[in-house]
Parts: sequence; structure tokens; C-alpha cells
Amino acid sequence: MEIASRYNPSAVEEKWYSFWLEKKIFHSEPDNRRPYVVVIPPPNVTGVLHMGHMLNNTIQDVLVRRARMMGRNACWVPGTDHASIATEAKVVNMLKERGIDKRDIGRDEFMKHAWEWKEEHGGTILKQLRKLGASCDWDRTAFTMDPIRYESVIRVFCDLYDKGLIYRGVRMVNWDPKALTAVSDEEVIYKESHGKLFYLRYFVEGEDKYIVVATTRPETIMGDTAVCVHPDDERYQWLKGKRVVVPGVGRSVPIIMDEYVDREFGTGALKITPAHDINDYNIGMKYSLESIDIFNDNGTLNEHGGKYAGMDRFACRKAIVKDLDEAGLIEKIEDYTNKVGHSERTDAVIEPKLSAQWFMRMGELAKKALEVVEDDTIQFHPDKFKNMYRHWMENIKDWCISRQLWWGQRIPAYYVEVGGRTETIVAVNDSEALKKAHEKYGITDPSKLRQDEDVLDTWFSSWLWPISLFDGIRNPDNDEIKYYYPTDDLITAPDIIFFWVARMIMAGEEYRKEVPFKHVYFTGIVRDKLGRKMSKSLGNSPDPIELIEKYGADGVRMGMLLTAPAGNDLPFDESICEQGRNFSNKMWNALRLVKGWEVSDELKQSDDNRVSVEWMEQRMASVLEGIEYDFGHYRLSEALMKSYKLVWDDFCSWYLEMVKPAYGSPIDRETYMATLGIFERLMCILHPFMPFVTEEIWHMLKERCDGATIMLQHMPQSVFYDQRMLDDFAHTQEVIAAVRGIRNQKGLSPKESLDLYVRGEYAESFNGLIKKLANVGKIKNTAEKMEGATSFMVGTTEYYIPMSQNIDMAAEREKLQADLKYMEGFLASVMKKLSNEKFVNGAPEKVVNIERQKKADAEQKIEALKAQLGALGV
RNA sequence: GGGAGUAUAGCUCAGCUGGUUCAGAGCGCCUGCCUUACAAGCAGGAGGUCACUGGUUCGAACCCUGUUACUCCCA
Repeated sequence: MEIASRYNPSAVEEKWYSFWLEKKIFHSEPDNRRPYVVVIPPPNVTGVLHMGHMLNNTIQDVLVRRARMMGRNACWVPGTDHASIATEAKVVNMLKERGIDKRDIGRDEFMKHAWEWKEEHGGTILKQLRKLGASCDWDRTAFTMDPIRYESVIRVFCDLYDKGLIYRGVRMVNWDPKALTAVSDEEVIYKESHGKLFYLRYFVEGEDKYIVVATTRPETIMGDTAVCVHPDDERYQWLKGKRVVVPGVGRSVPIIMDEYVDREFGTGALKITPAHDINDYNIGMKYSLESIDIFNDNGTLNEHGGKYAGMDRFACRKAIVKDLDEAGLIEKIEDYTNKVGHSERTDAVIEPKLSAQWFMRMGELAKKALEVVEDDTIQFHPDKFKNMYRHWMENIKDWCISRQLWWGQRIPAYYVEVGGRTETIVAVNDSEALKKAHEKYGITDPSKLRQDEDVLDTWFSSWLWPISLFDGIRNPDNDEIKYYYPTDDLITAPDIIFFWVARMIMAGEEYRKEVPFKHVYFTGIVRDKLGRKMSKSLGNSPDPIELIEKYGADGVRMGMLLTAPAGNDLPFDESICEQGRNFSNKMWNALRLVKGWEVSDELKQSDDNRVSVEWMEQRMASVLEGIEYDFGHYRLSEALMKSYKLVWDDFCSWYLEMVKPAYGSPIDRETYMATLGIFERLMCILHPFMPFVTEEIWHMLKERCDGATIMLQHMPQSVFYDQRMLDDFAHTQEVIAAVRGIRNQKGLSPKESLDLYVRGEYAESFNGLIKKLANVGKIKNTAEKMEGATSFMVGTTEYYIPMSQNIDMAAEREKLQADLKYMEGFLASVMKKLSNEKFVNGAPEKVVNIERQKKADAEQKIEALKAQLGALGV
């Protein structure tokens, strides 16, 4: 069989992915096996694959593939979320380019365009995931606005409203003046920004004195309704009960005294603008201050802005400062750095704004959701995220769930005028609403009902994801939800722990009385070499698809996983994918070697081959034990490293060299078959990490029946192994390395055979292998120290290699003396412990015995080294 | 401002309950090799004051105090 000397991933990957799809191997239906379920963190439908997705989905695929091979009924459900703000912005822009204004065409028409856009451009990311090898059950692909999910969301809203957990109220919210919607607290990103601190003069009403108030936002003085000082601040006692005049505005406002004021900040006097600052709002409530909203929704000033009306807030700031300065009302201006809230979606500076919004009460839900994490019903990996979670849960605020957009689930609240008052009816649809309106208020005319214009926050869809994917909201007793829920593992980035993870836990408790998943694996954030987060705007992110083309999906997967312990950020460097590519090639070439052997049925298996096979089996069992431990603790990068070394070091560098027949000679069938058996199991172990190359090799190793796939093979499990044999072979490996080292050091050709004399204990069963791998002619025991030979020690056993040429006596002596010095120092440190009564009495007996053994070994070695030095004539 | 985390080889990280010849791995680096599977390779090798400080202990990379630096979360 002719096999190319280099592995070419692209053709192979294409072939096997189609094969898997065609055979529907990713698809899951409930049966009597134990399920293993992962729901994808739904990517934004407008998004394209970035490195974070690559990492996240690689991890999910590894876990899913492994579970499938462990005999579980694995189900990985893919999907996307509708991303209200992002998608609506895209559609608005698209319409704008065609000269269409959203408001002109109306809601229904707009939604048609939005759906068209979604069908045409949405979900690219799911297609890209296929290139990565993701074994998602594509038949189950869901969207947060498809009929099942849409209806689930509406029903949950109605249910929570009926339970009193959802209410509407006027509150200070984070207003995004660009997206023209409220956003939740979690969607505000605070960024450091360099601004100014303006010191403004507020004259006392009817007097010639003034006080100075510092502010970062002078444009908001139009909304000032008080000035506040600390009641104990001696500088301002004289102001008690007086009023001051807002500079430039001329309005007289009261001086109020409240301990809220930080006396150290600015001048210790604070202007109060209840409509535009959350803290001012609270003070305004406390003192019944008037609240003057000076902004329009888009961030321009409204009629309260007087001469500045219609001006943008930032332009207004400049203008007002200029005017105040000219009027001599500015004391001074300082540079000032503070944190300013920006919208996560549009990056616009958030404007705190009073408005009527829908909120969800979080208190009770949070309590339960905290409990299940505290008591480890849900485990976080790494568990340090528990702290963060606890802190948030204990300081939770109600969730603003309404958005002033059209793309999303329209809030099922209907308003009706009854006797001059506006009543609210919440119902799953128009006809239900009308029915309720009739029952309650005797209204029969549907046109009297006016549905709320707003939609729900996208996270209000996502928080139901593990339930709604299996239709568990609408049909709580259906077979699928009963079988697949709760899911097993959730793999997500830590930055959405509150947005999403916490709320899914709440939804699980509320609607299933059961947690939605058992483990949450938090991935790190993918950063560039300089430690910066990879982002489109910085342009520092490689295109994942190009990476796959360059290194193969297997190579990229391996590269990502190698540097990604749970929760640790990974500084991504493209070159690490090279290691993955090289590894694919290594396995490929091992295949070439094995398949190139001529197999003999006449030849009996040699003892050396039998021992080699036995050792490899033991080794594999032992490494598997470690891999299983790593998976049990979600230490994927370590499990991968162990698998990598098992293949490269143990199998390729040792085992294959051990059984490899001499050039031109055949291999016995027994060893050959054993080798294929080992090889195919190694491919199974690697398969979850590197699905394509392992499938390809697995098929080339043996004839397979039609439709067979490595994906459905049993994952090899650790079995009992003989540690003694592994230790003996480890000793042998050291001997071989030492002989090679001596050869290297003395510049001897690998072709020149050497003899080896052994003084002390060693496992003779590996002699044949020592001869083969180190090119040793004969191995003999000796009772005496040897002269005219170079020597080394492994453990307490001495090895001698007679040298045909003259030995560099000085170098030998130096080496031995260095060893001796080290051993003597070592012995001294052991003796120090053993002569310490407190140690001998206080330490566990096991530890003391170990020290005694160390002492005996060291003494034996020292004696041997001295004798060797003696033999050199020292 | 409040809280959490991290600091171990040039880089990225392991080091589990304080105790084995414990200071490790991968990559990178150095030396020698195109040895008939693989130069995307083979053989061998060098590299660390475990951030700093004081303490607890028979014994500390590991536990405690403090310091410094960086990261993240919250306000």
C-alpha cells in the first residue's frame, strides 16, 4: 500500500464529516441508555466564528465525543440566539441603505425584513462549526425565536406575571441613546475615560456669596433640583435652610443635608439631578425633589434644555461650559479620570434615565439558585467562580427585561382604558387577552386593547434554553424533557456567568424544580501574545477558518486545548497549532510504518516482542488511569498531554522501535496483530481531541464493515496493571538512554556495537531490548569493578562499558567525583533528618522508613562511586 | 473604593492531603545526526533564589502575616 509521507488534513476532514452527517451519527433519540447532554451556549445569530467559539466548542466536542464512546446516549444541541439589539441594528442599517426608515414601514413590515435577513445571513457560525468537527445533533438546531422557543418565552412571562414576579414600573434604567432602548445592568461596561471636573459657582439666593460645586457633567445642571452637603461639614453649616441659584439656569433650588455626600470629593458640595443619576434619584425620592428629565431618547436635549434644546449632550457640554465661563460662573476646571458606562452592544455612553420598564423580581429565585451552587449540586470548574457567583447573588437587583425594540418576543401585556384609568392585562395571545378583558372589564372590542410595544431582553429567551430546547415549558411531561433534562455539562465563558448561567439555574429551579446542569466548565478568554483580548476592532484575531485550512481542524483543536486549562486565559499563538499538525503527521507516519511491514505466519513471536507488547499494554492501562482522573476533574489539557505522550513517546519512540523488524525482515503475525490492536485503541483515546485523523487512521488499520466508525467504538478503560513491570522497564529505559548518552558524548557511531557489564540487580527480561535499542553486543553480570571501562549507575546498579580506545581518565574521574559530592551532600541532608529525634518520633513511620531507605541507597552508591574511583587509580 | 484570583525554566502551565532522588511537563533553546515511518523527524543536553518578607513545623513551592506586581469581578 502506498501512503503519502505527509498527512493532508483537508481532504480527510471533508470526507469524514460528510460521512458522519450522512450516517446520522450525531443524532440522538431517547432510548434506554444513560443520556449525556450538552446545550450549546447559543451564539449570536449575527456572529461569525471567532477564537472564543473555537475554544468553547472544541471543549464541548471533546466531552461529547468521549461520552458517546463511553456508551452514553450523547446529545449536543446546537442553536443561535436572536440578539435583539445587534440584529435590529443590522436590519435598520440595511433598510437605511435602501432609504427606508423603520418607523415608516411599521412593525409588521420591519419584522418581515428582519426574518429575511436572518434566513439569509444568520447562522453562519453554525456552518463554520462543522469545519471544526463539532458533533452537534443538527436535526435539533434551535433558534430563540422559532415557534417553540417563542411561545415558551411568552408563557413564562405570563406565568411569572401571574405569580407576581414580573412587574412594570418607572425606574432609573441604563439607557442606550444609540440603540434607543434600555439595557440591563449587566450590559453596561465601565471604561476608564479622561474627562474634566468642572467647579461651578452656585450663588446663594439673595446674597453675594456663592458655593462651588464640582461636576463631571455640567450639561445636566438644567435638571438640578437641589444641592447637597454633608450635615457635619463645618464649611457649609451657614447654608442650612438657604437656597442657591443654578448657574446659567437661574432656577432656585434648596440646600439639603445628607450623609450620602462624600466630603473629600470635589468641594464636598454635590448637585442633585434626580432624573439623570441613580444616586441623585434615590436622594430625590428621599427628599421629594422634583425630577426634571432634560434629554430626549437619542441623547439630545429636550425642551427643558432651554437654548440648548436639540443639541447633542456632548456638544451641549462644550457650549454650556463656554457660556458659564463667559458669565464668570466657573471657578476652575481640572483633569479628571473616571469610569463611564458604555453600552455593551453599541458602545454608546449610557445615560441613566427614568422610564417605564418591565422588571423581574430576583430575590427568591436568587436564593435557591445560590443554594444549589453552594452545596455543590452544581459544580463550577474551576471552583473559584463560586465566590464571584455568590457575591452577585447576594447583591442581586431586579432584572430589567424590556427593550425598546421590535426584533424579539413582544411583551404580551395589553393596556385598556377603563373609566379613565389604564389597566394592564397579561395574556399569551390577543384572543386570550380579549377574553380576560371581557371577564374583568366587560370589553369585547379588540381595538380597545393596545399591546405593549416593547420586546423582551434576549437573555429572557436564553435563560430557558436547557428547558425550551426540549419543549419542557409548553409540555413539561414530554418524553424528551424527561429523558434529556437535566443536562450534564455547560461549557461557557465566565463573562456571562450572570447574564446566563445564574439565570438558567433560576429557570431550572422555577420550572423543573431541578438544576439545569451538573457541571459548569468556565473556559478562559482567548488573548493575543500581548495579552490583549482578541477582538474584531483590534484586528488581532486570526481567522479560525484560515487556521483550520493551514493546520487542519485536528491541529487547531489540539493547539487550543494544550494551552487552555479551565478558567485560565490562553495567550494564543498560532504556532501552537503547528504542534497539533505535527502530531497528526506523527501518527500518520506510525501508520505508514506498521502498514509497511511484511507479516509472516511462520515466524514465532520472540520473547522480546512478547515482552514489548506486554509492556505497552501495562503502560496504556496506567496512563489511562491518569487520563480518566483528568477527565473526572475537567482537566482536559492534561488529559490531552498524557494522550499525546502515550502515543508519541511510549508508542512511537519506544514500542514501535522495540518490535520493528530489521530491514527486509518480516514481523510475526501475533505481534503485528497486537500492534494493530494497540494502535486502534490509541486512536480511540485520541479521537475526542482529534476526530478526523483518528477516524482516517482507524479505517486504514483494518478492513471495516460498511458504516463502521471510530466514533462508536468503546473508549478503552484502565484495567489492573503490573506496576513492577513498569518500574523495571523504566529502569531499562534509563540504561538505554545512558548507553546512548555515552555514545553521543564520546562521539561513537550508533553502528558500533558495545558491551555492557552489570553489577547489581536489574530485570534481565529486557536484555534483548537493550541490545536492540542501544546496539549492545553482549550483556554480562560481573561481581567486580571493571577497569578500562566507562561506567554509569541507574538506581544502585552499576553498569560498565569496556572501551576499546583510551578512556579520558581525567574526565571520568571528574564525573565520578561530582556524583560523589552530590551523593555525600544528599546523605548529609538525610542524616540530618534521621538524627533529629523530633523527626523520628514525630513523622509518620512511612516517611521515616523512606528516609532510612534513602540513607541505605545513598551509602551504597557512595561506596560504589568510591570503588570506581579506586579502580581508576585514585 | 469593595471583593476575588494569580505569581514555579526563555514561553505556556502541572505540582492533589506539607513528607519518595521533588523542583516537573510541553514548546522553545544548544549539540550531534538526511539511522529505510516521520527533518512536520531521531538521539542527547543545558535552563529555576518556586515574586519578596517574616513566621508556624522535625520538615514549606505547598499553611499563616505582611509587601510588591499583574488580572478579573463589583461600585
